[in-house]
Formats: sequence, C-alpha cells, structure tokens
Amino acid sequence: MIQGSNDVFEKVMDLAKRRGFIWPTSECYGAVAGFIDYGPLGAMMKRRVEDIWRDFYVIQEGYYEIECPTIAQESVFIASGHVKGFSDKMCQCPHCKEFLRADHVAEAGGIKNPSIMKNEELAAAIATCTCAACEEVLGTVEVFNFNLMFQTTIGPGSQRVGYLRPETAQGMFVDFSRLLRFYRDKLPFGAVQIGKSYRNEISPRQGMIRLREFTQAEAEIFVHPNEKNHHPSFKRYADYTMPLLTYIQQEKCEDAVPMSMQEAVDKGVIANEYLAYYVALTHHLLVTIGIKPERLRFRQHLPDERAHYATDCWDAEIRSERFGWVETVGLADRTDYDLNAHAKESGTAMTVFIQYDEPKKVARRRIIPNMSVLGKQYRTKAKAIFEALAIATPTAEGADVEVDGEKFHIPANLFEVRDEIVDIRGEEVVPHVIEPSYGIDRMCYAVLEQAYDEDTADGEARTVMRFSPNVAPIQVAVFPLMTRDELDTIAHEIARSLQKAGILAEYDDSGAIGRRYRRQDEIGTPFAITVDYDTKDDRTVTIRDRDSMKQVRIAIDKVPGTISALIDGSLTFALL
RNA sequence: GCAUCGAUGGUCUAGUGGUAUGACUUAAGCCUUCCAAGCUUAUAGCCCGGGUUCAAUUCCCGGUCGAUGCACCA
Repeated sequence: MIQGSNDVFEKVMDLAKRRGFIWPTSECYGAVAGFIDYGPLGAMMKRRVEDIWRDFYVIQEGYYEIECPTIAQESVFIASGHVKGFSDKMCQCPHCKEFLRADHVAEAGGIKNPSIMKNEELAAAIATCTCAACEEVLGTVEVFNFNLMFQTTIGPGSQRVGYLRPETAQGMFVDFSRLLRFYRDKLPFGAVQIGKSYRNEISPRQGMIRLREFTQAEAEIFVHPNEKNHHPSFKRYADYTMPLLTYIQQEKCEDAVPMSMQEAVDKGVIANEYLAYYVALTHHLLVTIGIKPERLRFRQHLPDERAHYATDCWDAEIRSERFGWVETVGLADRTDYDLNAHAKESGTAMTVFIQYDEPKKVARRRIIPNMSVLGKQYRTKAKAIFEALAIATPTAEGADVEVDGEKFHIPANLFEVRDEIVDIRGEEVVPHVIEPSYGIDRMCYAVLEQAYDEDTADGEARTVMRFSPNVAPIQVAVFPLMTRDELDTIAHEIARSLQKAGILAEYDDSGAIGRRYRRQDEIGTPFAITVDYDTKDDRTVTIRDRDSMKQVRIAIDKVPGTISALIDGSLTFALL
C-alpha cells in the first residue's frame, strides 16, 4: 500500500516527469510557472480522458462538439462581464513591496462597500489602513486593476483588442443562433467544447492544479426555463446516490451525507432535475476514469460564493493527498444571464420561439393616430407623441400623453381606437443554461495520483500505476520470452495484429522478462502478452494482469478481441 | 509578488577555487525457458546571466524553476 502518503505528490510528479507524462514547459530555457507540457504518455492519457468525456456528452447525450478560437474580440468579454468583473483591484505596499488586494485591505480597515468605489476613491480610502504583510500604514498608494485575462491585439498596428478566452463557454453562447438553427429550433439542446483556456494567475502553484493555460471540457445545455425540473432521462440517475455537502451543512461544519438524486430534487437540496442529472452523470464519469468514489464529494457553493447569475452551483471535489479537496468540475445553473448579456451587447435576439399547443385568442387594443393632422400640428415631436399614444389609455374626450415632461391632450377625433381579437401562436423564450464545466488537467492529476501505488513482489518493491484500463496510455505490452527461436517473430506478429485492431500495443524484447514487466507496471500498462516455448506448440500465449501479476493462457487469435474487451470493461481479467 | 531554503548525467547522490564520485536507469553485445539476476562495453551531468579571480560547478550579486510560509486563486 501507499507508504508515507505525505509525499505521494512528489513521487507521482517525479514518476510523471521521468516516464514522460508531465514535463515542465520549455525546460531548456527555464520553465515558466503555470504552464506544463504533456509528454508522450501524458498526452495519450489526457486524450483518453477527453475521449471518455466525449463518449458521455457527445455520443450518449447527443450534444455535439464545436470548436471556437481561443482568442476572441473584446465585445465578447465585455458582454460576458469578464473585462469588468474578471479583474482584481490591487495595490502595492510602498514599504514592503507586497502586492495586496485593495478591496481586502479596505474591508480589513472597516471601510464599507469598497467594491463599488472607483480606483482613486479606494486609494484615498485605504491610505490610513495598514498593510497585512508588514503592518505599516500604507499612505499614498495607487490602486490598479489586474485583469486575469491575457490581452493581445488583432492584426498589425491594430487598436482592436483581443483576449485569450478565460473559459470555453462564451463560444457556445455567441454561436447560440447558429446552434439553435442546427438543432432545428427546438429545446432542449446542448453544445460542448473541449479546449484550452487561459487565466493569467497572479501566482500559480501546486503543479498541474492551477495553470495559466489549461484544458476545459464544457457543456452548455439550453433548456426551457419551465422545463428544468423535467429532464427526459432523469430516471436513469434517480436512484444514483453520492455524498452531497450542502451549504447548510457547511455552515454547520457537518460532513457530506449520501443522498439519491431523486431525494435531492424532492427536498430542494439540488435546484432542479437537470442539475441533479448532470451531478450524477459527473460522478459516473469520474468513477469511470478511475477516481475512487470515497475520494469524491459534491459541494454546493455558499450563497456568497456563487456567481451573481447562478441560482445553484455544485462542485465535484476530489480529495488529493497533497491539496485536500480540489474543485475539479463545476456544475452551475447559469439561468438566462449569458444569453441576455450577449443579446444586449450584440443587438441580436437570442430567444427560441415556443409554439403553444393551441393559439391563444387575445383581445388587443390598437390606437391608430391620424398622422397627417398630428404631424403638421406637432412637427418634430409628432413621432414621440405617436409612440406615447400607442400605450396610452384614452377616454371618450381623448388621450393625455407626456413627452419629455411636456403634457399634451390629443382630442379623440385625431385617432382611432380599434379593439381586435388576435391569435398568439407562441412566445419568444430566453433559454436557461445548465453548465457542467470540467477541468481536464485536474482530472488527469487525480487519475495519476490515485493510480500511484507501491507494493511488494517477490520481496522487492514494485511501483505500479493502477490506471483504469480505459485511460492507460499504453494498453498492452507484447514480449517474447527469449529473443530467439522465432519467439520474437511471433511476438511481432501479435503486436501487429493488436495495432491493426486499434489497440496501442508496445513490443519489447530488451533484457530480462521481469524487468520488462516492471517497466510496464510503472507506466500503468494494464496487460502484457508473453510468447513462450509453448506458443510454438499450441498457438497460445500468456496474458498477464498488471494488478494481480497473474497469468492466463489464451489462443493467439483471441488476443485482440480479449484485450479490447478488457480495455472497454466488458470483460474482467478474473473472468478469463 | 514578498520571505526562507534548495538546484551536480534521465533518477538518486559524493565532492571540489584547477571540468567531477558511486549507484540505478538507458543503449549495444554475451548469457538467460516468466517477474528489476549476472558479465563486458558505451552514452550522458555541475540551472541561467553578471561580478571577483590567472582560473568559478564551488565565492558574491541578480534571475529562473521547485518546496514551504504569507498574500492571491472571478
């Protein structure tokens, strides 16, 4: 079992570096904090995690993947609120040179509502406050905005500002109208995106947990606001049970309690069926990539922790040896906030026309003014009066309207009042958005950390990455027992047949067989095929299980099919 | 970003004001009939920049990265 669990992080990262999972970026020039390279095995493993994610969201849920640029023009992030809201007001202590959050300094100094102050006001207000680091009175300081978005310009000599996206989500929102057409104007529908996002973190630490460039897998699911409690497949996860840590429990410092999704929705613990469905699906997905259920919990955001637009938000947290509970997936009900914001900023409607079952008969009163008279009489003000008249409540004598503070009486003979019954066939609805947002790098870290194990084999320590077979970078190794007597030729043929079946198989004939097994154990290859002298007689080989180190003989022509089944989980080694 | 500590082949390490020790790994060969065996050989290293010095991997200053603490983490 794991010994000295305090330094599992170091052991895992050491192994990851040595064996080609994770490398510091551009190491020959000195690495840069907050950026990492995935080596050959890491990139393969990450790809497998992403492909499992695709299976869940694209194939099973039917939400197609799109791909938007990682750079977007400023308007996108003005609308999303990132230009304004994604920055911190900061100042530098003139005594100890420490950078401080200006609003935190103000709050500590008893100044109220620092967040609504302008920078100059805030600077003046905190002049009498003390620095949290050196405890000197600050005095004259400058307050500046530090935006967490990387900024760039688009085109040569251009003033046109662009930003590297801080989340992939906005791409799905700005494509809303196209997506709606693609899905033939019907709710619900969803779009997903797996890609890089960028945040210029002030001080990234913790290896691959907090990165400046990271991979997100996000789904934006557009739902009718009245239908959030009716997920069509909710039954599938209704009895799915997992530990939920509500904000109430957090305030009382209680532990997470197991609860089924049905119960969570019925008791109002999770806001609606849609959110609960994706909470369960997320749990399912994380367990599928090899996260241990006992290391998983779902934590509800505290009311003051929630983004201002989200009505409910849950984080999937994975317990790490080094970092404690790490937020790995965020599940939010973003309501109609984003679509409204982009509709307003872009001037494009972002609504769905929902047809009623039966057209509604609605009595409507129209006021039709006699413009030929009104126009001559009121000249430049005529248009404004016309607009005011349309919503006025006329009496038998006429209508009183107010334009720019000036009152006008319009006699009844200058307009006609028409009462009509019209058919209303439906209405424009701004969909709500349910957003599961996955941090792929954090998932990869959790997979690495939880796979790491040390055990003893024949009295010798063995390091083994116990990856779930579906995320292991190399899926099977093929060894000839000896490099002679045609054993190597047969082994090469087997490796080739596996590769033709789409399986990543690695052939190895160097050194003693035991060394080769150990080498594959350390990179988490779940199975190994060995060609021995019996193979020449009966066309069978041994298949060895990484975790138990047990071996079973199977016929050569069954190798690709058996390995495939073992990898996709439809067969387990114990059943061989 | 501030403070403290650290950085020697891929990994772990010895050591030094005159270019560096050992082990493991890796590669080639021999040997070997299933879990890091053995033998031979080979490859490979003093984080970067500046200063002091005849000479710096070593001493000094600055930087980068990493660990820890503080601050930060929409």
